[in-house]
Amino acid sequence: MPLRTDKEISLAVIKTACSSCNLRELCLPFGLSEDEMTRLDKLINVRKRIKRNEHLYQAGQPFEFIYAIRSGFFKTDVLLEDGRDQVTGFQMAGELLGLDGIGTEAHSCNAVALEDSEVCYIPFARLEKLSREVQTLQRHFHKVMSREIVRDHGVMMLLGTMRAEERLAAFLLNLSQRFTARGFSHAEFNLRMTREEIGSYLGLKLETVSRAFSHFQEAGLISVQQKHIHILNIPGLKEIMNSHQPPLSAVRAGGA
Amino acid sequence: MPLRTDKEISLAVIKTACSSCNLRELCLPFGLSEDEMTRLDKLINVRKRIKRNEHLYQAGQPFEFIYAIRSGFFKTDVLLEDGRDQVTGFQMAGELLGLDGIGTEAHSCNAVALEDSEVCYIPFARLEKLSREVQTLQRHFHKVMSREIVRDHGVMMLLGTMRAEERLAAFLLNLSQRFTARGFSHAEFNLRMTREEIGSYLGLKLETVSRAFSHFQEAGLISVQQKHIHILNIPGLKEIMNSHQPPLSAVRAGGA
DNA sequence: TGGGGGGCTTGATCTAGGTCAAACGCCGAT
DNA sequence: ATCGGCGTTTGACCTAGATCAAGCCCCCCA
Repeated sequence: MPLRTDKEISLAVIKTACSSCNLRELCLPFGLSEDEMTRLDKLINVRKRIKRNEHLYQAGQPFEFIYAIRSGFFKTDVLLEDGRDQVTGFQMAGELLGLDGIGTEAHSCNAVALEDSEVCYIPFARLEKLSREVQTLQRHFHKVMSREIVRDHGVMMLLGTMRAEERLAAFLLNLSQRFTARGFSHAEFNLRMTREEIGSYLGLKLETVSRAFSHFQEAGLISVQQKHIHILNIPGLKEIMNSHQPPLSAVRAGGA
Repeated sequence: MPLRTDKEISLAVIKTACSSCNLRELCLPFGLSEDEMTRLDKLINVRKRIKRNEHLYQAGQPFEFIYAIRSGFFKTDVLLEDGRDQVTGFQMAGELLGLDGIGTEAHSCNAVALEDSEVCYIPFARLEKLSREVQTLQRHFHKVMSREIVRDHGVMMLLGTMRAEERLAAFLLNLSQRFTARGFSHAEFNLRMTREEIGSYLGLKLETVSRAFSHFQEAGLISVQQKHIHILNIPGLKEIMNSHQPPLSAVRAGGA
């Protein structure tokens, strides 16, 4: 190793190391020993900054890496030829991107940064190799994939059975919970996405999202100032989320 | 090869063996060598018949196996406390069930047989062990999980952006394609599920499903006789599926 | 062989959310 | 500091699909 001039580089390496990353308990290294983590570190040679609105990958591109978000915020979406598109998820620090590409060896959706972000590139072939050698890593990786499936089932439930305000309440609670897990305020945060992107994710139009926000605010459940959200009443939101509103007629009939 | 007296036993073994299963090209053994397949066979000691309406597993049960469908037809669904439920998928021969359980080590949905079925029990811990030793198996298993994620994104797209008839067309085309892959007629088949189950999967009420079937029949795209479906015009269904109907006003305006 | 019941179809009506339109406000670029 | 434009809010109206209701069909079982 050369001298001096590499100070920068070794700092960069340390900075990249999983073992010193404050997301290690959320991210891929979860549950690994020091030694195992070092081996994982060795796979990850590339870390990049992705600017707001830049693509991390696009549908159709050959799959080679999965990506761990070190900082920032992404959305993934699927585009149909006819112009329809569906946001399939929002991802934040410590979460993995790119799992959709394994099956066909090409990405099946687009990943776009919603704010300036930083991403670790994990060469998938090498990750597979290491996870053949490190059982805890293998197990954890399988869990991550499985949880992604379960998460998607949750979204299907949301899209298939919930009303507009239930969906938005579920969305806010989910964000809040994920921010909390990262040590941020559970009650106050800035949305990184537009009303239209929220709507696409929730199967609603942006106007409906906006109206639901306004309604929550009138009800004192949250306060909204453009992208700034302050959650005032979590139990109230939970109630809305679970309020399987039966047809109104049932309420009318039951009212006697 | 043993002789005579083993004939019975080896027949039984052969019957269970992945290597002689006509689904091996669809199922987990895909791409394995003879030798590797034999090692996979050894994991799978249990094969059970599941009667129509019986549960293969239920949400909350501890996760231990993943299941390969040898024959038959299943649905998976998620139930909310408030009574809402969402069918998250229909599974047929050669497909795997139970991947939802890996993440939390407990199943997160229910799997119910929609007809008398036969299922191979694959102990997950042993599958992980083997896939640490057999790269092709590891790779294939990851692909299966990834494809499940991509499939779920497709359903999210369907639920989030498609109209009722587009959804049903997509559903029929998907079934047709999967039956074809299994050597059955792509044009004619019996639905194993009720209109209500289809509706739950597609985020529609059973009446809407029924009306859409009737409409497709009037349009000469299919013929329906209760559960018996005959697809008469696949391109026509594809057109409906992709017909991103813009608001009618746009059509009116464009008409000049 | 006839009765019962679940599943399906069809019609009439209602409504949540989509669509269209207008105006506002915030923010970044000049 | 001002301008322009995107993102958002809000209102008025419309429609796809839900809801409610009735009757039918088919299959299973006695």
